[in-house]
Amino acid sequence: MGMFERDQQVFANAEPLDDSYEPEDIRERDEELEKYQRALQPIIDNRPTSNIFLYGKTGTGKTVATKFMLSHLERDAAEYDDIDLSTVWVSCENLSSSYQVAVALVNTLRENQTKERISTTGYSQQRVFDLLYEELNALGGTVIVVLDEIDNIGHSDEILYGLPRARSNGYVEDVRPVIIGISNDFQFRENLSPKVKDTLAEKEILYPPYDANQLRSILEPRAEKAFYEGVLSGEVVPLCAAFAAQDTGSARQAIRLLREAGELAQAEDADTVTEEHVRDAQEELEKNQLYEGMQELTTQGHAVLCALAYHQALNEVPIRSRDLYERYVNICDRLDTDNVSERRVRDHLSDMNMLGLICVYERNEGLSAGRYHEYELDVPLNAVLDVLLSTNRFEEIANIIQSTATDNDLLQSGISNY
DNA sequence: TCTCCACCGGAAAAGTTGGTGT
DNA sequence: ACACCAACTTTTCCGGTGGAGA
Repeated sequence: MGMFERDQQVFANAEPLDDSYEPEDIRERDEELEKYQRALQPIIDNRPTSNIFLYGKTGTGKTVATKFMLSHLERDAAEYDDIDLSTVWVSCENLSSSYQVAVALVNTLRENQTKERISTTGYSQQRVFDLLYEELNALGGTVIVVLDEIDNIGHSDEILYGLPRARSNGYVEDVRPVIIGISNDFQFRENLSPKVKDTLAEKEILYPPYDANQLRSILEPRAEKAFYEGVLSGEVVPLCAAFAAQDTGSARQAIRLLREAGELAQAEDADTVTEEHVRDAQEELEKNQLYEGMQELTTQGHAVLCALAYHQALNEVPIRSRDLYERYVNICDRLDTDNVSERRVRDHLSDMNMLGLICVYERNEGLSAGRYHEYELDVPLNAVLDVLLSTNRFEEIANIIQSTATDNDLLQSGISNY
């Protein structure tokens, strides 16, 4: 018998379960699409067009809807000789300022030209904006600028001021920029500077989270395409929809869950995907998320986590921050690493709390001991040690911690959903 | 009800890194 | 070689907080 044998196949075509899959029709968003279409209509009519902002959490269909609308718009605009339409799409996922967005726009616009790409630092902001206006001028006509995940720029919103006013300020001629902003953060507009807030003419479209029924309706056609007939037991799709609806209301999450369930079933050579597979998939995905979160911490983050793990192994948890800091400094000394300030360690702890790796308790003992926080692992000590053991720098100390916690219960400890 | 502990966490300053242009 | 630029990280500084004990 060979080491690799073909598994029982449950997937007919896994593509519809891929993040990048673009469905040919968009479900459960009729109202939003209608609004969207009305907002874009002026482009076809050669009328002034407002900027458009879409608000909604991840996985609520904002990006998919935009891709869908723009491809229709482009196709239809081509029918009219007097419409000169182009689009630029920039994901601001890793861009934290207007400056970087401007750089990314310039580079995207230059993609198909021989001109060189520009670097992400070094120029003054005005310089980059000038380069951007230059590229826009070269394009001419209506230019739709899609800024996906625009909330990443935070308070640095100059681009939202400069771009819409490029023409009235005389930086560009014969170019009408239309901004489509996509934001995961409902508060984003509130946090804009007053100057931008009251001059940015815009249409807003809200994308609320999906409920379980909507998710089911989104999953069904994809599931039908992705799996062989009869492979999915009846409760699988509803359960994926229910889990995702309870948690985030994100279609992406529901789809990932469905795919993971399918992969688990396939791996164990099952001929049907069952409710149990979905539950296992849910657990698996959560576990992966925590594991990745731990691995992506910086060295300093690992040192702090290591200090907490040490106390967990000694069963001295929850532990207040100043004692934890002492242990952390100790570990840094031993590793011959520089240590950071107490304030900075508080930041690392708060990051880890966000990731769900640790839990924080507020204590207040009044005038005898004041207010402080206490910390404890929220994942099993074993899992933390796994990560630390695979990191060269922490291997040795992780071994020491492991031998400290001889008691098996301690290794499992950490209030766990892991 | 008032006080006061101890540190939380926001904000600003300072230091680093990796770039441009002259 | 030098001044300048922006992003990030870390340090410095310090006002604010909420409940036990007076």
